[in-house]
Amino acid sequence: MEANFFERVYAIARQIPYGRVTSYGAIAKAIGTGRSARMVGWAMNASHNLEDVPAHRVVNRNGLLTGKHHFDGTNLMQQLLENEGVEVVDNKIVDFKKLFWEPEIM
DNA sequence: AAGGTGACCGGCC
DNA sequence: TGGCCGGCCACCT
Repeated sequence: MEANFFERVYAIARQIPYGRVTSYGAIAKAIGTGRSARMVGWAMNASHNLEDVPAHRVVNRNGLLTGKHHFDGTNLMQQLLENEGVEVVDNKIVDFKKLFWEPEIM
């Protein structure tokens, strides 16, 4: 396994099913960093260059689109989620608890 | 080489 | 009920 911390985050993010979402903390836990969810967000920032990583499916534990500001427009992230069938209201995912998908630990 | 930052999380006041 | 604070680890300047 490559050691790159980013690669691990990308691997998890790419495993997120269509129409599903997960939280930074869950990914952090999956890769082993656990309490360092901040690193996940940081990694996602770099993932912006990659198209294989659906960063729009990753939100904070609140189900809030905190990272939407990092996308091109202002509502691009929300548009992408809605395009997948995820209902979003005021930058917040509806039924986040239901759509939440827990990544598998490798 | 050291310091600062960050798309977070959890606890405490 | 909501807001503030510290912790955590890797990347950047």
